[in-house]
Amino acid sequence: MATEQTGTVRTPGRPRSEKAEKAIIDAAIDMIAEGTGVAELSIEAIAGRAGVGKTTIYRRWSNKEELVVDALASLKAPIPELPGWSVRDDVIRYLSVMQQESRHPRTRCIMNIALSESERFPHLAERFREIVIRPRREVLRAVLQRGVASGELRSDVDVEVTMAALSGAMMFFTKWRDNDDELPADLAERITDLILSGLHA
Amino acid sequence: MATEQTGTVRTPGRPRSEKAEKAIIDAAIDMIAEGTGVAELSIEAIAGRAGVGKTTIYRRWSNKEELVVDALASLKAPIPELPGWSVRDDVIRYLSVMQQESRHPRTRCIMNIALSESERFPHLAERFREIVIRPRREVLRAVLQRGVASGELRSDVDVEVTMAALSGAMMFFTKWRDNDDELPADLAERITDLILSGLHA
Amino acid sequence: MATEQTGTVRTPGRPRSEKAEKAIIDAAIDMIAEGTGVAELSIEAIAGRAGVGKTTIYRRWSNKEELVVDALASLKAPIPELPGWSVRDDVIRYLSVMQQESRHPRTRCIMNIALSESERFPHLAERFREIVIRPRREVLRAVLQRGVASGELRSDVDVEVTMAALSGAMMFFTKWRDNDDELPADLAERITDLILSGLHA
Amino acid sequence: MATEQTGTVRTPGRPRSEKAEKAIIDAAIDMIAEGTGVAELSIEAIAGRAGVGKTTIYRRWSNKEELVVDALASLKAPIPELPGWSVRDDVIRYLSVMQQESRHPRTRCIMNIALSESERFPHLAERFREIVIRPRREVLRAVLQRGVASGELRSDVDVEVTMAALSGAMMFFTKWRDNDDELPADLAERITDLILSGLHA
DNA sequence: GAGTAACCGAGACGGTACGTCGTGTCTTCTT
DNA sequence: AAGAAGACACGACGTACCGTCTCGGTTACTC
Repeated sequence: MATEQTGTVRTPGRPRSEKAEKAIIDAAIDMIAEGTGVAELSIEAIAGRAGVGKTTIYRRWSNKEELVVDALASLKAPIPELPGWSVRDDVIRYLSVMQQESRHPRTRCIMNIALSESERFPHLAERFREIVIRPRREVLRAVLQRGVASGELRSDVDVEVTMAALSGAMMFFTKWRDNDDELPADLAERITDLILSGLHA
Repeated sequence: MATEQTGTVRTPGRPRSEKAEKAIIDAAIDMIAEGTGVAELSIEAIAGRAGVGKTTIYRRWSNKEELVVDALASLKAPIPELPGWSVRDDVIRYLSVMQQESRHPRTRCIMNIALSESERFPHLAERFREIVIRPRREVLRAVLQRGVASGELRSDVDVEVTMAALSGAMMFFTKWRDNDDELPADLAERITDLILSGLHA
Repeated sequence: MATEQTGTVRTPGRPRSEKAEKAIIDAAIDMIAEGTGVAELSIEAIAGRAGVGKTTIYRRWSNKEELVVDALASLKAPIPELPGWSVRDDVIRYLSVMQQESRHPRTRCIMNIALSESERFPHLAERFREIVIRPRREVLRAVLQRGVASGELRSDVDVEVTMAALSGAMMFFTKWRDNDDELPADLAERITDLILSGLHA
Repeated sequence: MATEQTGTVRTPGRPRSEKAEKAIIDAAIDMIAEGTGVAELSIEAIAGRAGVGKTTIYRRWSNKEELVVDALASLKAPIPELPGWSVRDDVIRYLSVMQQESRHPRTRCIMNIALSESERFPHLAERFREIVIRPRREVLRAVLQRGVASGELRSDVDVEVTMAALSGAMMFFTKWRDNDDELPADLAERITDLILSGLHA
C-alpha cells in the first residue's frame, strides 16, 4: 500500500472504500494482462474502467509507477515447490517451471512490465526483485546448499554465481535467441547438466 | 534507414536533407545518452534540439519507435577483440568488456532502451538482437569452437547453452543482484571458471 | 453563452470557471480591438493571453466562430438616445452617431468582424443582426412612426424602405466612396434632407 | 497582373507560361465559385487543382491576397445597359439588375469575397471598388445627370448622396433584413419612388 | 548548335496553429 | 472526510498550410 496506516487509531471521516481500491487494482491488472502497452495504461483509462474518480486513485498512489508496483505485487506468481530428491532434479524442475511461466500470459505481463519499466521507474525494479526474484532465489539457493551439505556438490561451489548462471542462461536463451530458433524442449536439462557438470563432488 | 531507395531512379522534387536526418538522430542520441527517459524523449523536443520542423521527422519516421530503432543502429557499440591465447583468457576478457561496457553511459543507454522498450516496440528488440547481440555471439561462439578444435574443451560441449550461460550469468548478476550487494571485481573470472570447469577435456 | 443551462439542475463535477470564461472573452476582445485581424486571432494566442489552457476554450466553444460570436455579443455598442424634438433632428442625430461610431476603434472592430466574417461564419451575421442592427432599427422605426403619428410625415410613408435608405446611404457612402474623397462633415444632414424631402406631409 | 512588363524588351530565359497562369486563376475561381470559403482556399489546394507547382504561383503573386485580387478581376460582372427612357425606369432597372445579380452564384461569390476579405486585404477592397463599384456608379451618375439636364429632376439634386441612398438602400435591405422577412418583389420600384419622390422638378 | 538564363513540376525545409489527449491538481456536491 | 464527476493549466501528439528552398528537366533567346 502506498499510504501507511499509522497504528490502529481510527481516522475521522468516511473510511476509504476497499471496494474502490480493489476495483482500481483489478482494472489495472486487466489492462496489463490484455496486453495493453504500459504507454496506453493511462490513469484516466484505469479510473474509467474501474468506475472510479481520478481523485480516488491519486489519494492512494501519487504516481502511475506506485500504482503499477502495487498491481504487480498482487500478481505474485506462485513459487515452484521442489520435491528435494536430488539437486539435479530440483534444478531441472526449477528451470522448467521458469520456462513454463514465461509462456503463461499473466506471468509474461509481469515480466514485461518489470523489465520494460524498471529503468523508467526504479521503485518498480526494486519491488520486482523483492517479490519475484528474491523468493525464487531463496528456493534455488536452498537446493544448492542442500547439495553441498549432502555431499552431492563440491564444498567450494560458488553458490551465488551458480544461481546467476542457471537463471541467467534460461532468461538469456528465452529472450535473446534468434527469433527463428525454436526453444529446445530439453533446455532445462541441458542448462542444468552443463553447469552442474563441473560442480559434482 | 526508414525509407529505402528502390534502385537508382531519382525521385522528383527536392531530395531529403541528409544533414537534417543526421541532426535528428544526433539529437535523439544525445537526449537518450543524457539519461532522458524514453518517455520524456518527445518528438517535439528532438525537433527543437535538432533545429528541425516536426514534419521533417514525421516525413521519415512514422513512430517514435522507428526513430529510436534507427538512432540505436547508429550507436553500434564496438565488439571486443580477443587475443586468442586460451579459451579461458578470451572468455574472461569477453565478460570483462561486457561488464565494463555496462558502466559506460552510452552503452548503458543502449541497453536500457533496448531492454525497456523492446516489449513495447517489437522492431526494436529485433534490431537490437541484430546489431548488438548477434555479432557478440559470433565472437564468443568462435572462441568456444576454437577451444573444441584445439582440444582445450571437450568435443561434446553444448556451445549454444554455454554461451547463454556465460552471457546470462553476467547479465543476471549485473541487473538482478540485491542493490546492496556490490559487483565483485573478479566476477568475470568466477563465472568463467564455474562454467568452464566441467567442460575441459 | 455557448452551452445553455437546461433548468436549474446542477451538473455534477467541478463547475466551469466564470473567471476563465471572462478572461477568454476579454483576451479575444482585446486582440480584436488592437486591430489583430481575425486571421491572426488564433486560439493559442487567446489562450496564452488569457492565461488559460486551450482545452478550456474548446470545452466551451467548438469553433473560433462561436467564440467570436460570444465575444461580439459582449461588445454591444450603446444605442443612441434621441431627444425626440423632430423627425429631422432625430434622424440627423441618429446618422451622426452612426458616422461617429464608425470612427471609434472598438466599434470599427465589431463592424469589421461582423462584415468580414459574416459570410464565413453565418451564425455571426445572425448574431450581429440581433444585437446591433435590430435594436438600432427599432429606434429609427420609432422615430419615423412618431413622425407619421404627429403628422410630420405623410401617412403612406414606406417605413421599412426609408430606414434602409437612410442607414444604407450612410454605410454605402462610408465604405465604398473613392478613397481620395473625404467624408463630408454634413453628410448626415444631406442624407436626411434628401430622403425626407419627399416624405413631408 | 502582379508583375509588370517594363516596356517591350524581352527578358532573357524561358518566358512564363500563360497556360499555367490561366490554370491557376481558373482553379482559384472554381474553388471560390464552389463556395469554398476563403479560409479553405489554400495556395496548396489551388496549386494542386491547377496541376502547378507552388513556386509557379509565388513567382507571380506574393500573397494569397494578390492572387485573389487578380482572380476577382477576371470575374468582372457585366454592367447593366439602361434604355434611357426615363430616370425612374432606368433607376428601377439598375436596382433590379443589382438585386438579380445578388442571387447569381458567381456574383454572390465576388461580393462575398470582396466584402469579407476587404478588411483583411485592403488591396482587394480597392480593386473591387475599381472594377465593380466605380463603373456601376458611372452608369448611375449618368442617369441622374441626364435627368437633371432633361429637367426630369430638380437642378439642385445632390447626385452623390442620391446614388449612395439608392445603392445603399438596396444593399442594406438585401443583406441586413431579418432572415425571416422575404425580399419584396417590387423592392427596386419602392426604393426608387421613395428616393426620387422628393427630387422631381 | 552550344550556351545561358529563367522557367517548370515536384516536393522537402523550418515554422505556426490546429484540435485531441493525458497528466496531476482543484473544486463542486453527495454519501 | 472520502466518494464520483469533471474542470483546470500544461504540454505532446500528429496534421495541414505557410512561404522558401532545392532538385532535374524544359524552353527560348544569344552567340
